Amino acid sequence: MSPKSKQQNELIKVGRKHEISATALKLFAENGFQHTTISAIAKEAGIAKGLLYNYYDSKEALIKEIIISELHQFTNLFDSNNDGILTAEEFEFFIKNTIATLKKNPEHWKLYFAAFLQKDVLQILRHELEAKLMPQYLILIDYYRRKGETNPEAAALLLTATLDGISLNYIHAPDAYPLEALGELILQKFK
Amino acid sequence: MSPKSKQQNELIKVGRKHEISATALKLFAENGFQHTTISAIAKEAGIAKGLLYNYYDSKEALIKEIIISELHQFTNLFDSNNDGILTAEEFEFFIKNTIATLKKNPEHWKLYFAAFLQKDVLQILRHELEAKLMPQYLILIDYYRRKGETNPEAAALLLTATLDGISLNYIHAPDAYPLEALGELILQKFK
Amino acid sequence: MSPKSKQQNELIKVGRKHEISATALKLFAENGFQHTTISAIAKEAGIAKGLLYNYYDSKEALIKEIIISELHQFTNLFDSNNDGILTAEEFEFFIKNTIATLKKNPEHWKLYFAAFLQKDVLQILRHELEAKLMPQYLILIDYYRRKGETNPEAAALLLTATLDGISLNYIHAPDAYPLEALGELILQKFK
Amino acid sequence: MSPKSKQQNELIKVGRKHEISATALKLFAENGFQHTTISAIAKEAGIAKGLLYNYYDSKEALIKEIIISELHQFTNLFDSNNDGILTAEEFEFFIKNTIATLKKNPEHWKLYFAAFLQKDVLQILRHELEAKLMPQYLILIDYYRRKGETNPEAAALLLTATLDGISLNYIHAPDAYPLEALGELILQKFK
DNA sequence: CATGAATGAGATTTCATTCAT
DNA sequence: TATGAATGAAATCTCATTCAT
Repeated sequence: MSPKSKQQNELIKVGRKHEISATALKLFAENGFQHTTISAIAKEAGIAKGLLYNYYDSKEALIKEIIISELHQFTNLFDSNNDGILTAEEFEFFIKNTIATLKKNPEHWKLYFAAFLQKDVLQILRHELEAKLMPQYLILIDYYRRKGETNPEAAALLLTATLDGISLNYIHAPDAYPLEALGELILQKFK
Repeated sequence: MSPKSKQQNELIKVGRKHEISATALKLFAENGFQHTTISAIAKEAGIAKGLLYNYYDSKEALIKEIIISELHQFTNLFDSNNDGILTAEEFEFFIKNTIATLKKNPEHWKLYFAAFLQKDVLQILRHELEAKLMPQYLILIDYYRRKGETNPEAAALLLTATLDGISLNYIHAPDAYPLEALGELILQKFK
Repeated sequence: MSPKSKQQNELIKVGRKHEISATALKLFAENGFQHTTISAIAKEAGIAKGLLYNYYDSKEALIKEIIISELHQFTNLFDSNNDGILTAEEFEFFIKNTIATLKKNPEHWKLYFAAFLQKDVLQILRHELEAKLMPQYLILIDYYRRKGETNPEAAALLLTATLDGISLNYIHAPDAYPLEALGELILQKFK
Repeated sequence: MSPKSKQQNELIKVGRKHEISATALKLFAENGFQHTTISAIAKEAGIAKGLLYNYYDSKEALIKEIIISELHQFTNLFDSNNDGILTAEEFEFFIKNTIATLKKNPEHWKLYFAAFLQKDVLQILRHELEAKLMPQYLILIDYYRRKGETNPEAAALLLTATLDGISLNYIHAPDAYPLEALGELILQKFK
């Protein structure tokens, strides 16, 4: 008799939205952005096409929201509450942790990288990303300075680039890639 | 008024084909795969749409040929005297040349990386890619083995990953990125 | 906590219905039929979409009811004492009242004219319209016959057409249009 | 062997465009804007839907271009090359000519009126329309001034409105409407 | 009576590809 | 070889209407 309560509706909406984005994410990872249609997403999510537009204004908006939300999660990985001084021990932990994270969900990382190459998406998040990553970067520079590196900035950038490159290569052929061995080697060369 | 000779026609054909791929590359880099239409490529190249199909069987084929050709240019940098043995000198030359190539046309590389993340594109290129890169990979492994590395395979992969990572980072902010300094550092750590 | 009486419910219903039609009228006038959605009407009226369908069977029905009701208001202006005989005094009153009505809400009339040009809307209203307007048309003819006009039918049609034309012109530029002066002139020429 | 010449293509294009707009015009008149779909226009014109978009950017653009082009034709009816003095004889000719024009193509006039009620379309042509109609209006005012009317501006506006109103009424029921009789009456009352 | 999430038919639009010339 | 009008399949998007609650 009576309509659904506001809380009920809110629950439904949040659930649906998450359902849609999860489905879309899955299909993007499976088939790529280009070949993932709204129809396919709706079908896979078990809803009518039209409903999707109750939650996202357009396909473009859907893709962007998903990527942005993924990148948000990504940037949160780098939130640290340490004292600003990186010890050799912490360095080792950082590297191993990065590798473990990578191993846990390669598909997500593929999306991150795809996102990095989407000009407009990146634009939106650039400031946020920089704000998140800058402290880490500064700590790394300090680490290398204390170690007596001639060009600590370059050293920090090199480590970052190496980790990016490993990630990129790993997500392409997760099964065959010797992540751990590379982790060891990084510690040898970069610690 | 005499008909063009076969050689002349061949020349025109090769030139035309290059013109098309260069135009396509430019537009892909500017607007992304998705938003670059065959019409736009033909218009920008100053030819009719139909003619494009005399040179490339499909849009897919066009994209793939461009990427392969990019890759070709890159792989040719390696092991300049082709004797299968990489000397320290050649190694240095390879690194420096890679960096110079990167600097010369970041847009090309952006395309390359974007393609790398397009599942289907990669799938078809994988064999070709492997065939191209494998010899060089083997040469690198051999290089590190001769240098006495414990895990020469990992060392080769790490170098590759680092170069990829640098490329990826560089194409995002070409102006501020200290490519040369990183090149020096690579030589220090990886030669 | 006692349930609402039948009369109360009836009052709410009538009020609600009027609220909806007023809102719809406003939005139709602002954005045109085509670009006014049921959702927008419901939102603007502060009710749920579903409730609107308790009052009107369809969007078409809503539009038609609005137009008919507009027309109703208009036709009631005519032949104020309903005796079937139009006096010169009543004629003057009719003209002045028409002009006053026009001035009061140009948007209503814009809708009315727009509707007039929508084939299907008109089709359905034609009978109803004729039934409403015919008596008044006959009264006008009678008026002109008594005045000794050679072609009283044409005279009646001409007056009708003139009033329509004035309305049409007025709603386009209400501010600059000398409605009153035209009213005077009509009385001079048509009374 | 050789492609179509530029002139040939130009001919095809102009012909097609005219074909499309004529078909659209016909269907608009038959079914109204609202109920005329791009599919229906394409089908009736015997072409693929897609082709329509080679000639018009969108349905909206198609509709507007047609209306604007119709209105252009309409404004051209009012191009006069007379001496600025309207004689009683010329007045009579003007009225009769207007009525004859109306009779020749009621469907077009219906579109004109529909156009007048499309806010944005009118906006585009307002200046042009005013420029075309103003001279006529001034000549009419002068005509009534010379005749000793107290308010010649109002008299001119009233005539204009009356003609508009007649047109509006006529296009609704062309068969039964006594156009000629009304023409005579106008001459009686307005000359 | 009241809600608004959900439907689904149908509209518009895009664009790689073909083909008559 | 070269053209670009034309195709048509498939995509995105809209919105009046329904219905479980």
